[in-house]
Amino acid sequence: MAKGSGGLSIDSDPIATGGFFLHKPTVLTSFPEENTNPKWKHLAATSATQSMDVKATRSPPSTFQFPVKLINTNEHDHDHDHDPDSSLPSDKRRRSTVIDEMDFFADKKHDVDRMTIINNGTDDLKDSGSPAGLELNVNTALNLLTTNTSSEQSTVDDGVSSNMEDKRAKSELAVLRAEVERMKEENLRLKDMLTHVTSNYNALQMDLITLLQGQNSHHKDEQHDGKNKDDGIVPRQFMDLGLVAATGGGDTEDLSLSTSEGGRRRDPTRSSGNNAENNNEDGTGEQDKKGTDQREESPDQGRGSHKDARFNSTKSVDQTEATIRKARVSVRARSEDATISDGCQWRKYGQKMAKGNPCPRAYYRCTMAAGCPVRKQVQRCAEDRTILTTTYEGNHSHPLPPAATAMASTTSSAARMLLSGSMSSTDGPMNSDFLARTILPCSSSLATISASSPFPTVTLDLTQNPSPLQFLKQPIQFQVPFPNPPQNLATASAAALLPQILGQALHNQSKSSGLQMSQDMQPNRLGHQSQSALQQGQQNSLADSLTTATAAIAADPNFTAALAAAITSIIGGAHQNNINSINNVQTTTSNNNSNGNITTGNNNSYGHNKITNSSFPSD
DNA sequence: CGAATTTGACCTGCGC
DNA sequence: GCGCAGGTCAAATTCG
Repeated sequence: MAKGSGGLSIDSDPIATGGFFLHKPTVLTSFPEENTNPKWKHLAATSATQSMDVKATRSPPSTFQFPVKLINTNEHDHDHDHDPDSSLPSDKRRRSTVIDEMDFFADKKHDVDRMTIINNGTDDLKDSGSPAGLELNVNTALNLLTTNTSSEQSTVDDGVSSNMEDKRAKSELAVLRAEVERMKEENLRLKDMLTHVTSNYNALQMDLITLLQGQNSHHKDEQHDGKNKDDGIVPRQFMDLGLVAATGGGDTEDLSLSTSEGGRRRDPTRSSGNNAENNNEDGTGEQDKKGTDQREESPDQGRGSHKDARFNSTKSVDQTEATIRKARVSVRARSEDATISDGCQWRKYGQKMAKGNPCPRAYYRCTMAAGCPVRKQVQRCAEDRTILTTTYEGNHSHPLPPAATAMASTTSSAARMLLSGSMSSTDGPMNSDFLARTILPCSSSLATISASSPFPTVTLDLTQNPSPLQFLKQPIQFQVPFPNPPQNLATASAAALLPQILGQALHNQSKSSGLQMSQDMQPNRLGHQSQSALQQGQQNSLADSLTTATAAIAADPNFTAALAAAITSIIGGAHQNNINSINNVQTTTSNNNSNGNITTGNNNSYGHNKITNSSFPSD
């Protein structure tokens, strides 16, 4: 086993007990083999292998589904004689129909279905007295009575139809046509809703960025302010690894440093050293050469601006900034492996025994780019050593693979909420319950805010199986017309919304609960929110549903890592143009397993976006 | 031999 | 000032 592969280097270490939970079950069998990184190739193979083990114990749904029942072709599963895929196992046939169902925005889908159900349509019509029956049989009726193909006519028109039957059929047809029209309208409405949700989220995100930038620039001199105005908005995004990467280095990196490293009150010299390290594009080598001298000089250099800011700023702003700097996002997940999968490459630089926990704490540094300030701490839970707690800190200063942006987006959303909450709660302690509910509204147990820890920390608990997971076990459908392509694949669309909906939910709930970003938010920044408020009701309903599903996904670490990776690759392509150029990403649930692994056909230019991690043990 | 991990030493902030 | 704990460094070690 190569150490370089991030193996279980701590053989006697409780952290490194082998195995895997969160990051390995992912199977991306359709990824192009363009990845030249031997580690990732190896890991892809390992993932495929280990996913088989997971399958035996866990069976997440193979589709991410949305509770809108428009067409239920499953009613006809029993009709094997007319099922073109009748030779397939029943589950595969079901998935085949599921794909048709998910594409309920397609205009001509009936043409496919009608051929498979034409012969049993009459019986269904007879039994379809209830509205539910209408829904269930909508295709049948349409197929039976509205089609003009010779083949269908020959099948239906057997020469024994009575006038009574014709009249009844016509009546049914009228009803069903009305129902179809209604559903078309509903589809359009859902499209609009989703468009609003997405655009509103983006707008709110920009609002927050603008706000943060404004607050940040409040501590900077006029020259920097002018620069930022000229250059446009420079996002200051907490743990939003991908987004930060999207904005490039430069100012963003400085901001990230000021938030995560430079301002750490307890470790000014280290952070200053990191500043020097990160400000030098040379990476760690330069800083290593300077050694102690660098540390001695750095306090003035690294802390100067913040020191001045403290003296020149109001108390509230100071507290806010301090909170921003120290915010962390922890992810608790069951893993027998040393680390969880976040898509990044990490190098272990230290290990320490922490008080109160017999398990050592491991320190990792992102090595995907020289000078990347992002670090993480990994420690097993003392009570349950199958639980791994990973704490992220800092912003990546480089583009990330889709697998990494997944975790980044998730933690980003949590961090944003923490940020938002802390900014508005400077007069009092944070309401941890509220924030927990906000981050994962369907289950407050999934997210907690630690007010006692030295740093404000959002903990996303993926170790519990909340009730919403039951939600995914139901054979319901999901398709969302994502405003940005690709949007045709249900799972991809749903998955792509995971971080966004999470973020949207954060904002929605924060607003509805009176948790405002800042009292001095400028009116023009609220423009999007005012507009969005008009659609709040609709959006909330949809957002709630999606957020529930999001939480359910997040509750299953196996599924989360796999799905979120594919997901965020789409988001990255849609919203983070300068991160990855992702085209024609196709993410579908695997038809060959039921363990939640995803099969992804990916033609994008980011050929190595297999879910992997250099910290994976090579076994 | 290069890359990554290991691990003891070191630094810093905080509480007493 | 001292001790503790958290965090980091860097030489030594390991491994393919």
